[in-house]
Amino acid sequence: MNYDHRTIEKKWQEQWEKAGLYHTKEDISKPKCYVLDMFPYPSGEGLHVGHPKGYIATDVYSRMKRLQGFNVLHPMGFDAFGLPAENYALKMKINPMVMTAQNVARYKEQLSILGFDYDWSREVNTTDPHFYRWTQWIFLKMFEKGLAYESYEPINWCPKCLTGLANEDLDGDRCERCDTLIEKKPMRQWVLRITDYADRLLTDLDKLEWPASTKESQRNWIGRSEGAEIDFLIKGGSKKITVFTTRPDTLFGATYVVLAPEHALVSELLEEVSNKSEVEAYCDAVKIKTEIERTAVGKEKTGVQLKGVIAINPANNEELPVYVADYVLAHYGTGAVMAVPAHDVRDFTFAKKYHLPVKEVIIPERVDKRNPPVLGKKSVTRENVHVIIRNPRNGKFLCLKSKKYWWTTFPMGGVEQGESVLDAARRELLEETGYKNITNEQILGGQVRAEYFAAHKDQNRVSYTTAVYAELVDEERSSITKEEEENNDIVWLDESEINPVTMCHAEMDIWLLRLKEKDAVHIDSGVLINSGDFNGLSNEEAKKNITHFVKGKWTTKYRLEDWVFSRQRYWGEPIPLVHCEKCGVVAVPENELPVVLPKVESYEPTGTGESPLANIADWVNTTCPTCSGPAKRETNTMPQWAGSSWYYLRYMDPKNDTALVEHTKEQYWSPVDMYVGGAEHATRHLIYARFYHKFLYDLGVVNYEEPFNRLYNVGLVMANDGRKMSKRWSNVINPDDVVHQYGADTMRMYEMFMGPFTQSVSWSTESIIGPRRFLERVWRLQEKIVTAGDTHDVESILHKTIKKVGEDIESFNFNTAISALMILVNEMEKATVLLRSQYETLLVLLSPFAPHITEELWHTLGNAESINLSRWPTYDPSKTTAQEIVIVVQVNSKVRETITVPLSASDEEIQKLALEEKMVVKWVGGQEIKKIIIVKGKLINIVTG
RNA sequence: GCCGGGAUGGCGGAAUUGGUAGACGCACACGACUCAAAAUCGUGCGGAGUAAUCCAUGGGAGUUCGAUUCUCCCUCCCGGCACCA
Repeated sequence: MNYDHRTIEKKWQEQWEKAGLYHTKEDISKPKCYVLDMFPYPSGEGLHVGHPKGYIATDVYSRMKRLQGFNVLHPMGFDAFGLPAENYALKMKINPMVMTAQNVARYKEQLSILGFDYDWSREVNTTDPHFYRWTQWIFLKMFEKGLAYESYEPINWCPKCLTGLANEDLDGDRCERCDTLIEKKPMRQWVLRITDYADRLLTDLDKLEWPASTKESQRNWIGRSEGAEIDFLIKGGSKKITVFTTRPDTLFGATYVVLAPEHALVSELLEEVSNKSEVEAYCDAVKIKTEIERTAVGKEKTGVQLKGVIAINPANNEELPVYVADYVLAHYGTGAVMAVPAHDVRDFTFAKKYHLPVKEVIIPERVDKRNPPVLGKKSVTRENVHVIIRNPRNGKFLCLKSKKYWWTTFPMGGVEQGESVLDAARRELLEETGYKNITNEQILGGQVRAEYFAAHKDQNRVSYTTAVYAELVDEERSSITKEEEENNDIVWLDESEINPVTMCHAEMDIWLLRLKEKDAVHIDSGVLINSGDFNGLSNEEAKKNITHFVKGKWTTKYRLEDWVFSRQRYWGEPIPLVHCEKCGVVAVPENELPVVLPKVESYEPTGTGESPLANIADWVNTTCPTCSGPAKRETNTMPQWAGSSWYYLRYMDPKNDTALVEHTKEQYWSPVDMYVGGAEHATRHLIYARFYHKFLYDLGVVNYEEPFNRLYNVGLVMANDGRKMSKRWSNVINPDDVVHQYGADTMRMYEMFMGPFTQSVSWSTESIIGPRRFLERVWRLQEKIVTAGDTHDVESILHKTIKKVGEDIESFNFNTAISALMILVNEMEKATVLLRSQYETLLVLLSPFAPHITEELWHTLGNAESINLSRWPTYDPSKTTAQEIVIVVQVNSKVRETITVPLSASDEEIQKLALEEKMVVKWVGGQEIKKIIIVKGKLINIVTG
């Protein structure tokens, strides 16, 4: 009989369904394994072959786990509230309730033909009132705890979708759904205080077995930084500007203060400034810019001084001008910064443009590694100058090569009392080299502190050195002293020779950097100067000390902002609150949940800041739960991400009418052991869900702090042409067609074999034939079974394969697991004897990937029970290594021969055998053997002289 | 700019406490079976060379008996963040 996938697959899918094979019950006698897919958002377009890839992986994983004796929970459901469905419904003029039901039915049909082991009795749907009752319940709990609050701050508004959006819903400065430019619009909205959890969301990432890239995305999104809040008093009044800075160590270098245009103080100070209309005009102009227009890197900086307003630097009482500039963001830190142009690139650019002073307070520090300070020697502090002279005609640099010592230096020396750095440079140049005429003199940044041992003076030096760069005009020289001549040779070195190896200056790397970029701003660590009592301190120490000195507050700030949670749209969970004139905002009592989304004729968004629900009088008008007076329902709805933030808990107890999830069930199943889905959810769904979970943990609803223990991101399946599969490019491959032509088992195997699971790969209509051929060979192999014989051929490879397939599925390396199965089948075909038990082992190993064909063959062999109820084979470690091993023989690290030796062969025996080999004799060629390296079980390398 | 990940035959990809580079599959070529084709089976398949052998894992250095694997520098690709003070 031939392999006919169509009858086989249909038959077994029906039988499994009938037998209730995948019904999961709590069973404390078994270890549990909760395997979860990110549930789909059913669109009108149906599935393409890329969508099931992750589902196949979890199916393979869960089937193996079940065979290994785990009580497996592998559920499926649908996420259907929100903008995508609603926009599509509007376009097609179908009510989203009707449309969602159709789409879900279509998805289930497409999923069912792939033979997944989902327990459909636990299906959830976020738009089902029985489900969203609990989505609303969680919101009420947050409201109760003060984590949900009403705000009127300007938010992201999409003028096409006519709704406010969260920061996470943007793609740059555009609506992620419709690509429309986002506006900032002040409006009433509900916001969740996710920032209260920022720190835990960040630190608990360490516990998770997640891809590095996903964790990194979350870290970036949360964006934690530590720093100080410092008050700058405004001269002649009681007002103050509180700035946030991560660099309080640079406080003495602050030369002006900047407020964001939206900062409350700007309007407060308006009456005191002499250029009121200029300031107002600037702030108005900023308002109409988008966030991206304002914040693009490299954008020309603009700003206006608040004339007449003076801030006092609390460190040294210096009087500083105050500016309004849109390079400072209102929503980060305190919306105000102290500007330190010497140590911040942005402040530097601004200072240059508006001619503000630059004051250096941190200088780099170097210890000469080749010439380190010697313990116990006298230490002398000096101010130095290094003179870097370039000859523009040949690009060479003037250097001194010591006749007595090993070193090469630039002309250099001390700066004398009252002498300027430039004068010192000219003097040293003349004294040491005699060169007279230089031009374009330039000081290369600020000083550098260095410590070294000056052998010629037998003392340790701490030097503060400035580099002066200049170009040589001509060769005119005066004579130099005999002493100087005896000390050094004058040499001209090529640019490539001016490096930290040739030159002995410890500051060399810094000079090179500054030669390349003469305007470089020193933003790195170093030692304090010009900072009063703090001079000489390392900047890391100074951070805390200076903060303390000016009575600043050490704090932590986050890039993450609170979650804008309301949408002015129809298709979402109604927010379960009412507005009462007397009592204000009142929660709907828990026993009145759910607040059901009413069926309506028209659900077009209004654009007024109210949702379409506002127009449904008999729904909106209600009574106040507290005073029974007239009240109106909250008409904003929840965002798409509300239901998906906790749905995984509901699978544990999907029908519970009295609790979100029963305690014992939650304790048994939590956390999700394996979670699989798209990488695009790194900063939205996965942050929201972790936030919800932590909140529920604090509430005592769940017993574990993190929802998802292991996570894998499924790589995309691209079309043949390398583009994304889309109707737009008409390159979509439909899974139904593939299943019809090749069978579900072939499609499952192909998707797992295509390449590494997490990597994106192009679908190949050619390559899919490989897995199909493989299954046909497995099919034909049944004819080879004999009842007895020498099993020696297959036994070792079989045990190796058991080990490999188990380990590879566990680590999601499905492609190599399948490769191992293919190798096993190749060997079974070649072997003289194949026993039924061996063949059965192959079937069990293969069954997670190809459940239908293996079930059929399993029954053909006479087994009465499903292969799903059999046991995953165990391997005998002693059988995973062959009795004879191949040893590679190398001569001077080149492979010259291989020898086969018994596993038990000693090093001496291997060495003896190897040295007798013809090729070895040839390549050694009578040379002396210097050493012989033997790697156990792998190779021998004979090294000659 | 900062951070994370990556680059291996015609193609998808194997190979990690450093030890035969190219497993497995696709495509391709030749052969068997066939009147013929398909399917199937067998053989070959990184490059150069009749061969011995040499060269080859994005490029360049280094460590080592030995480097796809470790270190340094560079190029390109993908992802996150980005005027976040």
